[in-house]
Amino acid sequence: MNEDKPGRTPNRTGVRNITDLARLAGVSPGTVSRALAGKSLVNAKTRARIEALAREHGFRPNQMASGLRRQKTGVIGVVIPLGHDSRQQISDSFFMTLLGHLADELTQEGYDLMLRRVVPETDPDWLDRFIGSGMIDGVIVIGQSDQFDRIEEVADGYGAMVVWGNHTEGQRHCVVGSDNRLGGRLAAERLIAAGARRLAFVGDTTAIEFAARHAGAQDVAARMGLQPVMTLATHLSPDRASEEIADHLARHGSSIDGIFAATDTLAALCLTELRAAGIAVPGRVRLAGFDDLPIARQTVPPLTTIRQDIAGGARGLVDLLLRRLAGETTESLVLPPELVVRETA
Amino acid sequence: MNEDKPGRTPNRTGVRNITDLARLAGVSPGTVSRALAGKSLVNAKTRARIEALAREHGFRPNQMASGLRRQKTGVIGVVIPLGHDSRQQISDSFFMTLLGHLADELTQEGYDLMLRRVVPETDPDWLDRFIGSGMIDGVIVIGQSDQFDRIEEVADGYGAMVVWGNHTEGQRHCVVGSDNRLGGRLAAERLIAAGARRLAFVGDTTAIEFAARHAGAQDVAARMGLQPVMTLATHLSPDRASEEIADHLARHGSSIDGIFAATDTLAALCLTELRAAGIAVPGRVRLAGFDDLPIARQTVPPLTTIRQDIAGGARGLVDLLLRRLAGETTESLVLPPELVVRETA
DNA sequence: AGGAATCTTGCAATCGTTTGCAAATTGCCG
DNA sequence: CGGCAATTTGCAAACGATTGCAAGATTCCT
Repeated sequence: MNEDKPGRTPNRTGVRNITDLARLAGVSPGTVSRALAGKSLVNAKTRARIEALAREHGFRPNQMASGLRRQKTGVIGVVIPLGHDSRQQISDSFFMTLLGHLADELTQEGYDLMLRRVVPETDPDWLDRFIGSGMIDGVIVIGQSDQFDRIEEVADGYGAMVVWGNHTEGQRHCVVGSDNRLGGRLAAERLIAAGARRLAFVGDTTAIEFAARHAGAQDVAARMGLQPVMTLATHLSPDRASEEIADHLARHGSSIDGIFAATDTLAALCLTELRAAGIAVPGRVRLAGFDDLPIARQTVPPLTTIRQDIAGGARGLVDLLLRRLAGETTESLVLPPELVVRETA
Repeated sequence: MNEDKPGRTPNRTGVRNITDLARLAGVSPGTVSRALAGKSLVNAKTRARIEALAREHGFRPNQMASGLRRQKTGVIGVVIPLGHDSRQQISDSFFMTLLGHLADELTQEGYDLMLRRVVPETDPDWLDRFIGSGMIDGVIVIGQSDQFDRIEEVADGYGAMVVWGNHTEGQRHCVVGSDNRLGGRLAAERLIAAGARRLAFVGDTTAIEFAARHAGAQDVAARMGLQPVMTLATHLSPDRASEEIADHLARHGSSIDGIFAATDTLAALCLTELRAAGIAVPGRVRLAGFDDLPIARQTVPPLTTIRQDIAGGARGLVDLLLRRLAGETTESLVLPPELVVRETA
C-alpha cells in the first residue's frame, strides 16, 4: 500500500516479477522462468541477456510462487520439542551445536532451515502442524524428549522425517543418534576402573536418551555385582540444576563414590558443587560426563566423558532425509560413542 | 506422482485443499477460507461445521499459497554472516544463546524463524538474496562482522531489517546491541583496580564489536596514563585460538599483567593456557572476559566479566522489527553492559 | 532448394488461498 | 406483509512462477 513503508521496497527499480522482466527483455514470462532456472532449453544469447537484466535490476524469482507451483519449498524444518523440561532447553549446548552443523549441511545441499521450538504439552498437534503447513519439504526432529509415541504415529503417514535421538528395537521412525546404552556402559566401566563402587546417575530419566544412558550404566553395575545405580533426578537448566545437585550431594554425597552425569553441562555443574562441598575429584568421587562439549576440556580437572560425533550426526540426519525425499526407504543410523579419558575418572 | 513415496501423504484423508473441504461442507472455497482465518463475516454455525471438518481431516491451509496471495509469509529470516572468521562461528555460544531467545520471542509473536548462515566472502550478495527471496517478511542480522558497509547499503532501500551489533554515530541501519565501548571501559577499569598496569586485548579487532571493546579499554589506559593496550590478534574458533593464545603468552606473557578477552570463551581458553604456563591468576595476571556466558561461572577461578543482556537483546530485536513491519521508523537500542566481579580480577 | 530434425519460444493452465464486489438470505420494524 | 438494513455467501480475479504442448525459427543433409 504505502510506498515508503519500511517493510516494502525489495529492490530499487520497478521489476517486481518475472513478467516485468520479460517485458524488458522482449520475451515471454515462460522464457524468463526457464532462463533463470538454468534450463537447457533457452538460447544462450537470450539467457545471457535475461541474466544481465536480472542482475542489473536485482531481481530474483519469488520463492513462494515457485514453491507453490512446484509443490516444494527448498526448506527443511528443524523442530526442537521442549518436552520433559520445557524452559530453555533450546539453549542447551549440545542441541545448539547440532543445530549449527545442521545449518551447515543443509546450506551445503541448497536447502534453507526453518527452526521451530515447540512445547508439546500446550500444543499436542505440534508435529502435524509443522508438516501440514506446506512450508517445508521435510522435517528433522531434534530430540525425542518424551514424545516418542507422538513421533511414531506421525511416521506412519509421513515419510519425510528424520529424528535425532535414541534407537529402540522395532521403532518405526527413522532415527539418527548415538548408542546411548553403550555410552552408559562405557562410562560406568570407566568409573569402576577408576575405583568407584557405588554409582549415581545425575539427570532426568524421563527423557528416553537419558534413560538409555542410565540403563547402560545399570547393565554394568549389575554385571559386576554392584549395588544399583542411584538416580539423582535433575533438571537440565543450569539455574535449577545447581541447587538440585547441591541438594543431592548433601543428602547422598557420602554414600556414593562415582557420578555419571547425563551431559557435560551437568557434569560441569557437579564439579563445581563437589568442589564447594569439599569433595575431592577424582580422589573421593569419580565423575564422567557425556557429549564431549568444548567445556569438558576446560573444567578443572578436565572431564572424562563420552564423546558423541555431533558433526557426523548432522551429516547423517541430512543425508538420510534427502534420501527419503528422493523416495528411498532408509534404516536408522546408530553412531558409536567413544570414551574420552581425562582427569575426573 | 508415486503414492507411497515417503515425501508425500501430508494427511490420511483426501482433503488436499480448501476447495475439497468446501465441497464436503457444502459451501464455497471463499467461505472456508474466511472461516479458517477467523474472520467475523461467517455465520457461527457454518464456521463451527467447517472447523470440525478441518480438524477431522487434519487439514491446514497451505502457507505458501496464503503467503503468495497475502504478500506476507509469517517468517522472519535470521542470518549469521561468517565474515572475519569464517569457520564455525555459528556455534559460538553467544550467538547460539541469542538465537535461542530469538526463537522464543518470535514464536511468541506468531512468527517462524528461518535460519541462514552465509559466508560473505564467497557470496557478496548474501543479504539481497535473502531479502529478495520473497520467503521472509523481515530479517534479523546477527553480528555485523566485517560487513558494516554492505548492511548500510541495504538498509537504505529495505526497512524491515534489524541488526545485532555495535552502534556507531550516524549509521543508517537499526541496530540493537550492548555499548561495547562502555563495556571495554568497565573491564579495563576493573583490571586496573585489581592492580594491572600493562594491559592486553585478546581477540580479533576486525570485527567491529570487538574493535569497540578494545577502544573502550584503550580510552581508560590513555586516561590513566598507562601504556597502550596491546592487541593480541586471536581467532574465535577454540582449536585455533588455543595455540594462538599459548603463542602470545610465550611471546608477551612477561610484559603484561592484565588481559581483557573479547569473549568469555576466549577468556576461558586464556585461563587454561595461563595455568599451563604456570602464570597465577589473578596473582600475576588479572583477567576479564565479556558476555557472562554460563561458562564464566564454571571456570576455576570463576571469571570476572562484562555481562550482556542477551534475553533483553533478543526482545529488543524482535520488538523493533515488528514495529518496523508495522510501518514505524525506529531508533537503535543500546543496552548497558554490566560489570560482574568474580575472582579473576 | 526442399524437407526433416532440432532448437527456441509462446500460450495458457495450474499450484491453493484470499478478498472486493455483488447477490442472496435473514432479521427487524412499523 | 412490505421494505430496508444487516448478515452471509458465492464469484472470479488476483498473487507470481512453472511447464506440457504446439507453433515458429534454425540448422542440416541430400
